[in-house]
Amino acid sequence: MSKNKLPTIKEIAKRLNVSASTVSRALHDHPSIGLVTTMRVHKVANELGYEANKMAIYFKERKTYTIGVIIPDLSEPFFSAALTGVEDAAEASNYNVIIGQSLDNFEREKKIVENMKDHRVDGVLVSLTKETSTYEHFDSLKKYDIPIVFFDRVPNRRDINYVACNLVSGMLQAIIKLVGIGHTRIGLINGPAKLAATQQRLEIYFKCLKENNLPIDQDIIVSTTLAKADNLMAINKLISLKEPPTAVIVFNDYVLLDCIAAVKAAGLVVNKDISFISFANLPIWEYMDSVPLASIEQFAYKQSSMAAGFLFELINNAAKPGAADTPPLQYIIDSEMIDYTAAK
Amino acid sequence: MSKNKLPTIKEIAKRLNVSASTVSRALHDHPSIGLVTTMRVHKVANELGYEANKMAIYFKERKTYTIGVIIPDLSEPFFSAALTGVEDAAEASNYNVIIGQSLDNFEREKKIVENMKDHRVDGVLVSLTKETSTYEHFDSLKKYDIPIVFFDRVPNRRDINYVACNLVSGMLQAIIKLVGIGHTRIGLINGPAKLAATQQRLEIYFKCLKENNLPIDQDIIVSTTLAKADNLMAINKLISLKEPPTAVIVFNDYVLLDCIAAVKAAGLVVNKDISFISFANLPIWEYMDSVPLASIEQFAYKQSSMAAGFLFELINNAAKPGAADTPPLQYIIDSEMIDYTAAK
DNA sequence: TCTATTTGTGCAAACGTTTGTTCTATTTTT
DNA sequence: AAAAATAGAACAAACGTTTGCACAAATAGA
Repeated sequence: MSKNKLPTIKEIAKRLNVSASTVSRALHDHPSIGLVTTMRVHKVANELGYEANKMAIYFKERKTYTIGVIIPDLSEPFFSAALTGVEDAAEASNYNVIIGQSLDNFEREKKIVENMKDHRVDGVLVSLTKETSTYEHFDSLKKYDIPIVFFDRVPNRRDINYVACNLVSGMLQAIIKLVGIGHTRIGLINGPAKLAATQQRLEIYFKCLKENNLPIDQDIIVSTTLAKADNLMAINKLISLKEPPTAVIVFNDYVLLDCIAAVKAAGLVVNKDISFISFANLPIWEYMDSVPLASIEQFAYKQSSMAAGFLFELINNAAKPGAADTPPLQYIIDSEMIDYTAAK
Repeated sequence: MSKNKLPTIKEIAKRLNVSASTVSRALHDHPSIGLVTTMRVHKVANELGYEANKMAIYFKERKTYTIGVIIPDLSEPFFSAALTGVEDAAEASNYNVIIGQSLDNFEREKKIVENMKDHRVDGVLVSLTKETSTYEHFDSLKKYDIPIVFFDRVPNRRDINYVACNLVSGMLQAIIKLVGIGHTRIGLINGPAKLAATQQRLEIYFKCLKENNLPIDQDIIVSTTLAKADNLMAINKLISLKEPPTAVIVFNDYVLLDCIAAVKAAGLVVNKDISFISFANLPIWEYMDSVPLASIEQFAYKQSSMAAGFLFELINNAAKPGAADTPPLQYIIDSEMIDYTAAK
């Protein structure tokens, strides 16, 4: 049926006995084409149901109007929200989004980067793998002048474009709140060492304790690889101390879910025997019985849509000749403590 | 820096004083090119870091090696799992995935379809909006011979390719379980009328009750638009009956979350005063205190990856001339009851 | 009436690659 | 030694669109 060839400019040109260039200009209402010709072209184009072959145009323009997004794992609400942020931003700019999940695996990240390069995307947004500590695999994008903007999980370098979240503000609010209700022994369950976020959380934890004149005790600082067994080990280590912390800052809500389970299993009551504050703000806390006192919101949607904005800026500036070596685009969003006790 | 043009076949040809066609064939180790020439071409290609411009090839081949996925909402684990299924299948076939979220909005779905057509994707996977009841907007894909495979939320028509889930098996297991532990008054909270799944669930509910010799009572069959307020209204209507159901089949886990909250607010105890069985199998039940007795798993990943398999089959068959009008590809996966009481 | 301008259109090249056909040497066959 | 076969490489067209330039005809100005 529709196996016959699709209408092209050439086809229209042939039917009207004009040249392809005339048809092209007529379709764009170029002033140098006569009114009658323009109208006849439009008429035939409509009859044939002509639609420009974007692939041909993109190829000629050396653009794909597609950006790539590389994120660890869509099953985490943080990243699915982030992807939605990207998609909304892209839609507003008439861009498409191709997506690659690294599943927190460095080799996969590498492969996805290559693939995106092959597909000549116009730009790439990346939130790194928890394993990623070298960045050479992004160089092949540079070669094709494909701009990169990182978000949330960003490389530990200065010369990159990124949007990240400064956790100081949220953490400070959290500790002030804890201190306000009488906590003085506040533990930390931190994440995998390679992740920049881990280092950052540790620094902020120290900083905020200091600002509140609390002592630092290495015994109540533990870490996890984020694997379930490890999460359980971490929390159990804390609650089995002779003097356990009365409150714990937890790396993220997923770790916290396991912590809460462990605490319950140990016969303790959340928010009575031990309180938690976590990072991420999972949407399901609303439906849970045991919840953290507060969560430190990192604004996935905002981060990713801002990052996408940066990316489009870079893509559009690349077209202009002047802006060769502008300074990198960088923005740090302040986190915010979301209080769950107030809401309840 | 890398502003200079990228190496092309022409560039290599110029340097070696051979023709572009020779270079192209040499790069593919075509037998009709002499050994020395082939080697010299490879050498220069390596030096220049030549990589074929896939866009040019795709354009020539009239293929994009990209498929589109249209789903309602990534923030639902069901659909993010489905997307992962598609991505995995696509990766195995060296395809890319571009994604569009309809947000359960018909107009958005329409717009995304147009966009995918413009980008000349090689095929489209769709899980419909809850508002979608007409399907003309997919016709423009037909025109470009872009195959479509629906999954999970599929149109109510015979002549389409789809993978869906037959809920009978799961529902039957569920009702047998409920009857087994003494329930005889089993209610239903159903979904939006337009959704095929709603109609299906109702039929299956009737069928399974009948098979277990239970009476049908319209009073304990209610429905919701899936909005939170509506969910609450539905469950409250049931529990305020003079003779409330002792067990309720709920449209999906999200509705159930609200139901559980309402039940608790009313002072009732889940799995004692009232029990639930739901559809979807949210990953977080593991961490919740009040859970359904069981969930009817609909295998998002399996559905979507099978659908993707169908799609690739269609894409590849379209290339061959013989297979013009083959029957549609259809598969129905059996659902399965996941028992949470056994696990706990 | 003749040159100068405007108006409308066609030509050709370009984007990068692939591929059917043609061409020229060289080698093989008789 | 002449004819035939083969190897190796070039030519050209194609995919669909855009755009600088050239060209013709019609109109304006002098």
